[in-house]
Amino acid sequence: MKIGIDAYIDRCISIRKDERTYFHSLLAERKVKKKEFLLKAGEICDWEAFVTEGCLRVFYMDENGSEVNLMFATEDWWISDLGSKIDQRPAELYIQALEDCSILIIKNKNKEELYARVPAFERLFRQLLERALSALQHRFVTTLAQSAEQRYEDFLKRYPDLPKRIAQHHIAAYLGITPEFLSKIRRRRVQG
Amino acid sequence: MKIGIDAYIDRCISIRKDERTYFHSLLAERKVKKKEFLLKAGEICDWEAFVTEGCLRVFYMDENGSEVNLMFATEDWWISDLGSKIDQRPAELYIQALEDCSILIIKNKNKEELYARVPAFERLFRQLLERALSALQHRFVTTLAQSAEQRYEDFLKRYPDLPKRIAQHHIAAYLGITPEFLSKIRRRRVQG
DNA sequence: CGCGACGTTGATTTGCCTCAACGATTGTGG
DNA sequence: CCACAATCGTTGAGGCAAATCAACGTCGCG
Repeated sequence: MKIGIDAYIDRCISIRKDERTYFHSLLAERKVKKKEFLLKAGEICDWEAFVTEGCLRVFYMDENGSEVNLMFATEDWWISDLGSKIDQRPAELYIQALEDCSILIIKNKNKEELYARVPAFERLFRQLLERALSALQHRFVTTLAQSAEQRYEDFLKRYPDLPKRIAQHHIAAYLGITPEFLSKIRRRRVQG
Repeated sequence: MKIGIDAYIDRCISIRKDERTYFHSLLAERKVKKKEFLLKAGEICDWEAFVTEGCLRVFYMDENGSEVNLMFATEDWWISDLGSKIDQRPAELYIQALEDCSILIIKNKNKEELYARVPAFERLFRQLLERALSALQHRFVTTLAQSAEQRYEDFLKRYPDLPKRIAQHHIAAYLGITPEFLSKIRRRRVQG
């Protein structure tokens, strides 16, 4: 049997049939209904998840209750709270479904075992992390250097399909601005 | 021979003596004078460097010439432009010495060979990347959620020794604010 | 010694936020 | 299937955090 995640794996590394079977045995499928939380701040996160269907958001909430969206995860994205996962301390992030989702969950313990038994996966995730870090570095410096309007333009260019799936105010929380201000940016764009 | 980087390695993985010797053979020592650039935007970055002495900054410069400091790297930090390194495209970051520095450079080709011959290093860097990504995620969301004054407090708490080594205006560029505004924050702090 | 880089201060401006109000859309229970 | 509530996007008035611009004293370095 070949499932959705295999195409993703094959793009990066090559593994034997028995290794793939073993890998599959470590994954647990799970459905997440729209608005349901996969993780809440304060919980311990002992897993990572691969999105096969749907869309989730990873966000931070400050003491006043205002939210910042760290990322949107659609098909083929991995999600977790890394800080919580690494040191087994309370999560500082929330993960919530924006649509009905299908995900594959791998527990820490199984992932460690996977690394030991099939070292190619250590390579896969090392490369994944390099790209994720590089992308976040880019986002960080441009967020500090550019205006909200420029950031919105960049967002549309980089993720042209997301606005169809995601509410406006979530995009605002991704850009680090209020929904009201995003609305005003959008008006300026169409008018001139 | 045991050099500075070994203590760092030993904290994460255990390797044999011959593996350590081999690892050393892949490193090239280099001195970087204060204000000298190790990398400029537009160049191709085909290496990573480990700081054994001194302090450098990694920064982004936008089209208007204003700078954002992505990180300060002191003893035991790794630095590179990951985006450029991964895809061999022009760097978008600058790396510049803030003090006279000693660094150890490992070229991409050698690093790939190292991963193949001593898989423990792939584990080392995978873990390093996980921590770096988690830390930057934290910094990103708190930067968007908090005021400049709160960010400055957090910076002082997390890096109490850095202000002694680094000019004020570089800290401002790290926080994403102007030197003038950091000066005003500091006045408010001491006065009340 | 003299110059340039640095930190500070003040006046003014601006990008974005807050709060409040309003239609439009969505969703939901009866 | 409808009625109503809740959520969402928009608009405007006013406010605040931080930027900009300009001026000045100090320090370190050539």
